Amino acid sequence: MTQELAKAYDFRATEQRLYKKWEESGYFQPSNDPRKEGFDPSVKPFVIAIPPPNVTGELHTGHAMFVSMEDLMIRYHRMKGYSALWVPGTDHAGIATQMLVEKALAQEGLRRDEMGREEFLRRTWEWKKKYGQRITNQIRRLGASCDWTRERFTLDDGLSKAVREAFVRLYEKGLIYRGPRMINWSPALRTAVSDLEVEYSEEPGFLYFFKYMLADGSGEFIPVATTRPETILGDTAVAVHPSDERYQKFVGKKVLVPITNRQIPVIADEYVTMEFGTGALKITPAHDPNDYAIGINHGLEMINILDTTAHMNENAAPYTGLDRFECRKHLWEDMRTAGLVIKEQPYTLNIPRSQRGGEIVEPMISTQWFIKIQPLAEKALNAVRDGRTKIVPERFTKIYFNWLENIRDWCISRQLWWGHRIPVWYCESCGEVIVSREDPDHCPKCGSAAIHQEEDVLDTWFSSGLWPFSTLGWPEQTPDLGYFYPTSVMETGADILFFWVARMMMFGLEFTGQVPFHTVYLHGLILDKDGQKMSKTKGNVVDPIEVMENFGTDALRFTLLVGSTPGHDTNLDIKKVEANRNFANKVWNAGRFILSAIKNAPTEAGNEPEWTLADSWIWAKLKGLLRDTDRLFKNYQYGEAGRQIYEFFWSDFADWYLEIAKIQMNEGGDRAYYTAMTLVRVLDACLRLLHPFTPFVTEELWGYLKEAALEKGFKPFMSRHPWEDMLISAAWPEAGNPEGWEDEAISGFAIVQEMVRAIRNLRAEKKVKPDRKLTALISAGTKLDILRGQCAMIAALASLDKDQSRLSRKIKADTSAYVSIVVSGVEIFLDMAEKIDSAEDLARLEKELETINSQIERLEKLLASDFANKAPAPVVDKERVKLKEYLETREKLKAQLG
RNA sequence: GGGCGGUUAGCUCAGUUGGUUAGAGCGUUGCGUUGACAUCGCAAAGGUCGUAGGUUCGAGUCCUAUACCGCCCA
Repeated sequence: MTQELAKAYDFRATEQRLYKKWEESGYFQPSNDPRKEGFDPSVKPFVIAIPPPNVTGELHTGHAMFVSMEDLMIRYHRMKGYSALWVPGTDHAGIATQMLVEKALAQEGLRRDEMGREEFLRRTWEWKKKYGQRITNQIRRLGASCDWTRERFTLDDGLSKAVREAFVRLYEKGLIYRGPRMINWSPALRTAVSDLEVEYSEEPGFLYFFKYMLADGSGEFIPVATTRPETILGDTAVAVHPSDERYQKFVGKKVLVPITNRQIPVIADEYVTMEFGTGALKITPAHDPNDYAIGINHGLEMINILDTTAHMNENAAPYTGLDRFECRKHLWEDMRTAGLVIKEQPYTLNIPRSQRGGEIVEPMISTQWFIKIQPLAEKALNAVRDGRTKIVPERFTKIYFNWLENIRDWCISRQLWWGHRIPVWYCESCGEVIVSREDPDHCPKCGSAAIHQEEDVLDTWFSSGLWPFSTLGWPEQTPDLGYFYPTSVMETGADILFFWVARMMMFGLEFTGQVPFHTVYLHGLILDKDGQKMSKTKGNVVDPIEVMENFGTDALRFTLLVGSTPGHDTNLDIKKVEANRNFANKVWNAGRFILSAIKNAPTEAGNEPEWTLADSWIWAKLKGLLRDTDRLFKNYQYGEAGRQIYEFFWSDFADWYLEIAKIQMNEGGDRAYYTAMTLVRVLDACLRLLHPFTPFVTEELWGYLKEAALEKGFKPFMSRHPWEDMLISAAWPEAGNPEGWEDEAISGFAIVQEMVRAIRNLRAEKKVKPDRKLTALISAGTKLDILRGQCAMIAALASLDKDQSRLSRKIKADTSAYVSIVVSGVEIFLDMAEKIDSAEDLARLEKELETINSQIERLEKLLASDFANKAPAPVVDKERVKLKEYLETREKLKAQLG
């Protein structure tokens, strides 16, 4: 029994129900599963590891983008017959989560230092348990067909084991070391951060000029400029260019550090730019990366003047305890008093800020853990160079190379508590450093039980780097790992190419010997409708949940998928979402009509089918669409594929074929039967094509379609196959080869369309009431054979009086009282009282003739040129046919005018 | 300083082996509502494809230069 469908597609009543059904029926699990009986290793898998969102995060448009895109890929390949697996999971996001929990604790008046590591971690896990499902539920809401039975979390036992194994292996290979190096320090978070986590912003500031007095009491000085006066306290040299005549005489002498009067040397180094500032550079090796390099070269002392919160330490006496910016003010004033200040000059600074908190990051020397990255980077480079992994769009390949070729050692330790604690123990008795897969309880060297573990945890990206294989069970050789690894596509944002993709490549190759994925597909940022980055301060953030609530998930997905091209940023305009909600509704209503057509169709046909021009046309167009979308899908041109499907569905199928189907259904009998059959098969194919884009409306409608079709014995698009259980697992429609009749059907129908449009156009121009049927006399000329069977259709589509109208090769009746149009070489004479102003009609026809003439002129010129000799024959023929058509039309126009 | 992307209709954008007077959505204008859909239909207006050269029978598409906007790296 078919129930009455709602007049508009009701996504609210549909989405959650279908999602639940898909998941409960096991469709999200791979069709060929090494964990289950009957596993066939010869079936090709298609695997995506989800870019794990922050476990405590909330859905934003970036998530919506990658979920839509990956779900599209997964659903497409599932329908293509691959054993599709999308591994979901979340990331512990060390810094972000720790900040969040600390903030929440602060509300209770608690501080993590006071509660201690263990208690803090307990509270953080509690937090994770409470909010950890939020993001995954939001991802479900987007229709994500992930295999939730395989969901992972970067801090779960298996992945922690993987992290530990990876660390130990790298350490044993000598690729991990610990030592004091210049790193970026976040004073707010009190941890080291990697180079990638620092952003530079141009901000107004000052260049401060002051005197470095010679220590010999001569009263001479070297003028020096700095942007950061407080670092003067950590200066251990003044450097000048060796060939700078102004300062050569000072090289080798000593100068006095202002206020503290510490003596430091004047050195010569070619690094100094003579033209910048005063040409003399103060050197603070412990607080500037460039000065650090000079300090190493010259063996300078390194004086750290800051504590972990960027307050001045005891080395900065008498400013100890002051905040760095307070110190700057005080010191500068004291220097002014001491007569050491020359001037201040406005200057634009390049300020390093933490990507997280936004506070100014301090370059500092700190003892941290590093990965010697060169050997890993080499492997990652080679894998892309030799094509084992392909990056889409290709231009990112160069960016990837450039980064890896200039890579610096990766600081992997973080002074946080939430994360994978570094598996290193120190023996308090003999100083042995123990790196172990299992927690040790004594020193293996001296046997002492007085050992303690490293306090630091690992950078979150360390565990993310293992994600494509750790989620499949590595380091265990699990059946999943054996079958599903390497994964197929890594789909993610172009902005984390370095952070994540490059690191997965390095780790994948290092630990598994294989690339982690054969393709990297990068999408751009999601911006607001004006192309601005979304931000809370600007107030232009689009909340995907809200969008889904208002317009449905399919509308949001379709907007993101169709509105984007690989690697390019996408502007998300809510008006587009609205338009796509309308599309979902259009599909729904076309479906409603087709369901009623099926119901009204005869139960069986009496004879073999006699296809109409319209039947052949829509079928030919569909086959063309299938071929095009197939090509586009293979080239990752999903957006373009979606646009073409949209275009076909709305402009060809709904606007034309459905209207014609109404006429053909009214004929009854076999005509109605075969029309219904065509409707079923074209709709079926469209729903299959659309399913990866808009899974909900297509699944829902397809269920009704299948039910109705089965009642009448109609087969699906690929008639040899039976109807599948659900659309999600249905076969992808294949185009098949052209059979030779297609082009003719398309060009023939194009004439009909042009005629109908011309008549409608004229009616609109003449303001003929829509319900008034006009009589048309049509001289079809050479098109008679094509048009012979199409009269009823043209009449219906153009509101003609079917009984009075006539079609022949050449109309013999007197047409002088008719309004005429010529299109595609076909003359149409319309009987309308509006022909009161024959001058107006004459003008219209003359204008028409004029354009035709210019076309003919253009084509004749073209065909007389080298074009005819050098262009490929089919291209030339196409133009010849056009010319012939125009000539025909011109003859008729001339006859009418003359 | 180096690299990348963009510049196409009023707005936001498509246009991937170069094929011959450029497409969509939104917006605008006119007409239209008794059965698929007003979340709609029909019709229309609207573009020298940033600029200047070049290659080619043919350039929005390829090459060179240049302007402006944006991003990445240093």
